[in-house]
Amino acid sequence: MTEQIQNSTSSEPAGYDPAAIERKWQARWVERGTNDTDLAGAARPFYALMMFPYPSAEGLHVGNLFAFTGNDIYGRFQRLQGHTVFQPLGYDAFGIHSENFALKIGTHPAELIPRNIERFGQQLRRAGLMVDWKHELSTTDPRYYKWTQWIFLKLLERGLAYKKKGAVNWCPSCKTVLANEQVIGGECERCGTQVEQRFLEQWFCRITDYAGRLLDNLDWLDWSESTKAAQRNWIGRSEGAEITFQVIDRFAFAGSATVSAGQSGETTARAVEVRVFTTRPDTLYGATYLVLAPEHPLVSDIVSDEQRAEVEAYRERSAAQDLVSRKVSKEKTGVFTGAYATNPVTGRPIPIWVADYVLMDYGTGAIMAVPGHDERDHEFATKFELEIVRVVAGPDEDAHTPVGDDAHTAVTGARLVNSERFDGLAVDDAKRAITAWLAEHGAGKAVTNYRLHDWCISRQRYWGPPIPVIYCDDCGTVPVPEDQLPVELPFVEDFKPDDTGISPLARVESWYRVPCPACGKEGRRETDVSDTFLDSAWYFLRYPSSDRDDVPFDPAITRKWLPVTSYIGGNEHAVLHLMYSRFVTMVLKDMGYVDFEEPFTRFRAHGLIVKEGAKMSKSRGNVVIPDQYIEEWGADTFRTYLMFLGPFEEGGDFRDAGISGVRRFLDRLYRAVQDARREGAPDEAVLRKLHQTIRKVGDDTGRLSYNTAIAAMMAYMNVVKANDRAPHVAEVEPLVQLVAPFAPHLAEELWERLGHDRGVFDSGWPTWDEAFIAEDLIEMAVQVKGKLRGTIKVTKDISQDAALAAALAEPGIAKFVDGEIRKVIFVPGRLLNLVV
RNA sequence: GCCGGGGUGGCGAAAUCGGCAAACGCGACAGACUUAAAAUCUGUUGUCCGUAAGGACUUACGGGUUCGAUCCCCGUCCCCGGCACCA
Repeated sequence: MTEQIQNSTSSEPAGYDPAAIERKWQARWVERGTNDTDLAGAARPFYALMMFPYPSAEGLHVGNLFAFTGNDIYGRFQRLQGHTVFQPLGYDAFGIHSENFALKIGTHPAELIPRNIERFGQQLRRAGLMVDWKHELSTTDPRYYKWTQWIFLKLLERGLAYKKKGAVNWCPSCKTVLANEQVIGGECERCGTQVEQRFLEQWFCRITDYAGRLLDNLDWLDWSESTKAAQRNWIGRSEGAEITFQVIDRFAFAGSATVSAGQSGETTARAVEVRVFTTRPDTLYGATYLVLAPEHPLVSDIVSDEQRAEVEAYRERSAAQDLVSRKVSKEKTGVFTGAYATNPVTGRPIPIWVADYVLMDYGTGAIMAVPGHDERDHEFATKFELEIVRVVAGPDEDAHTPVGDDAHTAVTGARLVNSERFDGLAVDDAKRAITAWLAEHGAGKAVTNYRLHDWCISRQRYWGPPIPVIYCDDCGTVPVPEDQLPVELPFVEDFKPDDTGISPLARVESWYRVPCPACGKEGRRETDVSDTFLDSAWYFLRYPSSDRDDVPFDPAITRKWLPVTSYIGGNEHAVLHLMYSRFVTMVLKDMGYVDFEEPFTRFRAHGLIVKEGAKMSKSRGNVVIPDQYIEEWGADTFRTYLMFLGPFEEGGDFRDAGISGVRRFLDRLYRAVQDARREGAPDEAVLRKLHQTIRKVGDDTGRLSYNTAIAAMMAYMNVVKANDRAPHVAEVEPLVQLVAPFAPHLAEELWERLGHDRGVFDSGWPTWDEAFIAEDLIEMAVQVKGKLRGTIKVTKDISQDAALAAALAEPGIAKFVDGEIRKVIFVPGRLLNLVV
């Protein structure tokens, strides 16, 4: 039976066999070195970078392949345009994700990761990516992380890495601290467990020093708007003022600080100040109380004896609460400290409260409350019956009415009231005027605050680069000398993290006991490893220099190839990898190691692929594994389908049913080239369509509009096919070049069959001729009162009068023109609109 | 609540500058080829009314500007993503 079928098909002419063609060309690309880049000699370098994957045990996900294919098409297109394109790929193989999976299946990551990388490599090669594998890298390679550690040392040298004890995010499941960026809605980015707060000593990077630059540069970066918006939100700049309130002293805390002489009685003037941050200094006259965060160190200094017990109880309660329930909006709580401060402009005493709606880790950890004009303060003041004063009024509002049930937060058109000499000023002017007044009187200054926090980079885990520091009783914290890098991660059989907040490496005495590099006395290695995002914050610098062991990146090569020409990746890294990379690059620039401060001048976020309208997830069981589709349809069809199912930057809906249309297109292309004739002349009309198609495919591919580029090629194929005669070579040959970025194997095969020795990717992009594109006769739309009533076939450059005459000659159009034509709108070559 | 992106046929989608809405593909229907099926090829396919010719309506909803609006403006609703007691 099987034989019969084989016999009957073998008598037919051989059809398009993707498996054979793809095998052939993947082998030939390796033989010919087609994808190797001449980095030193390139005349027009083009660095087409895609975010590298972490090699998960599940293998390559269709989402990875969607992103990589989009990048690959762009790279191949740029190559056809005459650039020397460098498209490297590597593996982000350190980190909690890899380690957690290793723990789950009980395999050591040192064994698991190479296996996964092997499998990824096979899958990626099978997908036909134009990757220069000579520059493959893995962050777990000591040759790589030697330089990750070097970067840490540079940060340390520059004072941008520091150790501090503070409140940090602790994931009880991953048993490590996390950066703020890795906490999504109070949950661990990796495992979804609710994050706890712990007080631990950790390594941080001073990314906040770069907040302004990170934010300002976004204005000129050519990035997807969504990515820039996410970074702006995350950095969160607020312009405002810091205002100092003097605490009114009482005997309650006399003796705990400097007491100025000469004062009599029980009150002494003491310099206890509360600094607050506000974006609304204009409302200072309406500040009727102050609030300190429960953790604020000043609380215990100022609290009165009568209130001390109550305040301490409140502070303990709030400390016991986890981050999430505290941050979730709920009923306001707080206690009075018994202390008062002076409002610097009114001179009036105002009470100082402690409440957990004020956060210690933003601004100064203290606020001036303006219940008339801030919703939270209003809610709090209403509950605790604190004074509410109106100091801003809109054009139609009575300055003397009580503020009412809600705070008045509107600022447009609003002017100050009840603010003495500042009355009548518009809000913006008042901000400036009051800030200036405060500065003059030493009670405040203009301040810019950022939401961004320093980047916590230490991890109490095993699978990462050890932080290259040695502690010595005499010398303190000593950096590992550069010539002793890398500090290799030792093989540890039991790498399980535990609850202690101490890294697994701290259990390996033979590893951490080392002499101090400074004095030679016994020292102890840092046993935390660094965040995986430090690995990925510089990998783009390493790729072009991955063959060098003496430097992290070669200066000449780096000057030639960086910044990255085009970067494509997912928006899930908008505030993680993309921001850390920018930070590290800025530091390297400031230290003179590179001559640019933005690593990716052009970044495009690709969309997400869903499966039949639903998000893909393991729990739903609807994850598309590329292998089976590539097996069934071929890599070229699969690539092209992925790009056809929706706009690349928006993603799309993966449906099995849609693939056949793309395959049909490639089948037709294959047959058309098989059947193409050399004799005779090409068809004029087909050539005209061809030139239009060349232009459109080039334009669309250049702006990542792959779905419409493919549609244009399909439409052209339909025109070729509609011709009764076999197509002429001149009609299909350029189409092979157009389709090459999308279906590279098929294009190579057809290109070879058309008699070319050199590969299609070195053939250049076909050119189009304006003269061919211009159609002599066009269909001009004719509207009557803006409604389409017909079309007229006219010459492209027809005059208004001639077009009008032609239109009125059509009975179908003329019947709508019953009265006098009042006006004629004429768009040459496009449209005629008659207004009656 | 603030910021960003969206909402168009049965489905995925297109319309790059305010100028013929629905390109391209899937699906569906009909036909050719076939003993039959698959594959392939051809045609039809936004909705409603109409036998037809033809007509009316249609880009989430309500207004506006314009000769003309999927596109610009105002208001409302919904979906996706980011931020969020951030002062």
